Amino acid sequence: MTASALLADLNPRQREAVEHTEGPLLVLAGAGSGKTRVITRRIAYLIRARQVPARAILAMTFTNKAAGEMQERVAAAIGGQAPPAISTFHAFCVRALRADYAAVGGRRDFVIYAEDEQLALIKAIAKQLGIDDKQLPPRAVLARISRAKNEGRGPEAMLEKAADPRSERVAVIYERYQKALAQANALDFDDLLLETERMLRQSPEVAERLNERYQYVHVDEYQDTNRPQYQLMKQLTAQRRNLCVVGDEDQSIYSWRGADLRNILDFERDFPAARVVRLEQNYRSTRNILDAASAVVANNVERKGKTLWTEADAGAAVGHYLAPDGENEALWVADALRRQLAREPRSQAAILYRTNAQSRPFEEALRRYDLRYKVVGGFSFYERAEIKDLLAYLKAAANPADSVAVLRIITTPPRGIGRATLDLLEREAAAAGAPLLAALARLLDAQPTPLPPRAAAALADFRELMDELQRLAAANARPRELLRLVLERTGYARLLEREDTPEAEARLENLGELLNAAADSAERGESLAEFLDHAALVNEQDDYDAEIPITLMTLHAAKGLEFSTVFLVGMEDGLFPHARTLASPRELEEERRLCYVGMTRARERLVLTRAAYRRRYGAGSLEATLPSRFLREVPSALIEDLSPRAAAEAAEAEPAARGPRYVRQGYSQEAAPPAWHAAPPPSRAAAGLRPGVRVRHQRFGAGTVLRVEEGEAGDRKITVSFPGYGLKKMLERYAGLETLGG
DNA sequence: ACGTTGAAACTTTTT
DNA sequence: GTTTCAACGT
Repeated sequence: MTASALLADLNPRQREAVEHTEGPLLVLAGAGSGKTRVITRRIAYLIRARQVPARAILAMTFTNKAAGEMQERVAAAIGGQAPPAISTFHAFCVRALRADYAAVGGRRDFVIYAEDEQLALIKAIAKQLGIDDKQLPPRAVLARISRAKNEGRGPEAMLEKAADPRSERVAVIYERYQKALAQANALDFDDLLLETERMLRQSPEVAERLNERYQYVHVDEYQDTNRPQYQLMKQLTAQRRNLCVVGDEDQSIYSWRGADLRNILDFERDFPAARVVRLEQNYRSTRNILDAASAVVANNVERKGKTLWTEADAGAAVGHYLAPDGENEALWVADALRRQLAREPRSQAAILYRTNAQSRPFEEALRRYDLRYKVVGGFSFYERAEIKDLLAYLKAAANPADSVAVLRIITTPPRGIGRATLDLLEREAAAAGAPLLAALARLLDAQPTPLPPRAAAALADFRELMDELQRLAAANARPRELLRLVLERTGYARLLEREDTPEAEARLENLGELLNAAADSAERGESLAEFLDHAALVNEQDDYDAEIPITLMTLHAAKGLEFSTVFLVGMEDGLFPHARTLASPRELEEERRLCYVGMTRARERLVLTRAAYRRRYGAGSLEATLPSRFLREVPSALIEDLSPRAAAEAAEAEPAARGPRYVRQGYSQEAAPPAWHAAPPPSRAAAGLRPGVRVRHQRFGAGTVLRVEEGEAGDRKITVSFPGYGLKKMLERYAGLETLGG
């Protein structure tokens, strides 16, 4: 792109934001107003038109996904040049600390404790203190510690402020938690930000150097930054004040994680000469979609208020579907998607839900329709137990003080070390104020050793393995070598092989992938520490495949993305807004913003669905639901009810008006959605069921059909013999059988 | 020491 | 439907 082309297709506001390169800039960008375009163009403009070297530019994003996308778009705009540093806040902090942490007395070889390790640590501390998990759930403790940290309160301050015994206990855990982190040479996610900020505050040299290096700093999704991130940015741009932040208060959905809208409100105060640019023209959605979303978010009180407008056509009405139950909701959505993709094979659609747990029925329905889909989020590769096990070995090798890692691997796989031995070890570690591995050495070397012979032998074995791993790690061995050694010496893989179950096989495959990831990392020339950083900070599943037409994800994960069609499912009070937010007006407003985010992801079609009855936790009886209050906040003039009953009633009342409108929306009569209580369409594969046919069931595996009762396809009861499970009677339409031929 | 089993609790959202 | 955890048996 030439320098003038960089500006040619921007509107005046967008251009203003791109061209205002010197001094602070706050861009208030409504949904779909070209936020990412502005930020990427601005970076390209700095390089191409202002001759700023790429290495002098920094852009911070909130997620790896956003960072990757921005990187691509900037690279495309600047041609073959090396792209500037674009990374998440956390990744940036890790790099900064790895380089200069020593300047403020920190150790540069720290490890990162992700949520999992944080929880393990808190659990261990609570146990030591004799605190009951049930009374004080580790999750709640962690949340409070994290909040305190982000508000700049240490354990002492928390203890002082504690008004009840519960808070006091949290404060005590907090204090020990920080000590344990220090002893393990570990930083948690919050620390990464806080320590980087401290480093800049306390080391003028480092601050000066980074200020010198990063002459232009950008922050995306600014509404989601927390206080430490804000302080960090301030420090980083103290000299030149070339800070450009882009955000939208209506899309602030991370206050539960410390995101602070004051960062937007205070910006003009802290950066007095700041230029403020508002982007209010929406280029993404039809007018109906935009009006519907705006109407919902307008119900928020805590809001400056802005008016998004569009030149786009009204487009289709916002669809609404009321299903009898969750399963039917999913099947209907799948069916609608099938019709949509038949009509427009290249369209991109998303199913958005409030919680990850809601994905399952939709996955099953899509599978039944043979539709390709991708689930984003949920369990990431690096969160799987077997991966965490192996990585814990590497972490302990890289950092013997990492007691959380040692505690994880010392009994994984089982090696004859039991609770009694573990208790002894932990007591010794606590008494000596030493890491677990050091306590282990002390116990083994003591004369006479207080350990029973069998435990002593097992521990000696373990120590030898750890010694060898540490030696290799110190000699700069590649992660892959270490992993191979662990697999070989612990028999981890052999144990899985012997299990011979589908789950074990999947785990083995994951281990293979881990070895590949280690090899890739080595090819990039990364050290063991860098490999581990990557595993802690990057969600491998973040990247989603544009080739796959249907994406399933949470509303949070959808932020920043757009789709031609969006299904917002589970629109029920208690599900969305989530039950845990109903009591708090502030949290409810955040849910409403989340709804706004979800609705504004849609370009052409938005459909809101809910079920009249739903099972809680997937089991138990069907319970009646209440429609989401957000559903009621969409003006009814913008809604088209697609529920069969409503459609039938409407058609009866006004047959002439209905037809063409339906067709324009794509829900034509010849492909009507499954009726209220009608059976979901029979699975294509199961059509030819008769005795003797081989079938596959999701849970029971392959089996043979013994009997098919009279009745219509889909409605029949069939009896199948599954080796290992015996005879199963099932209703064809719920069984989800796949024929194997024969 | 360690696997099995059954009950009980459980679900926000993410770097 | 899934995960976690205590009790039990080997």
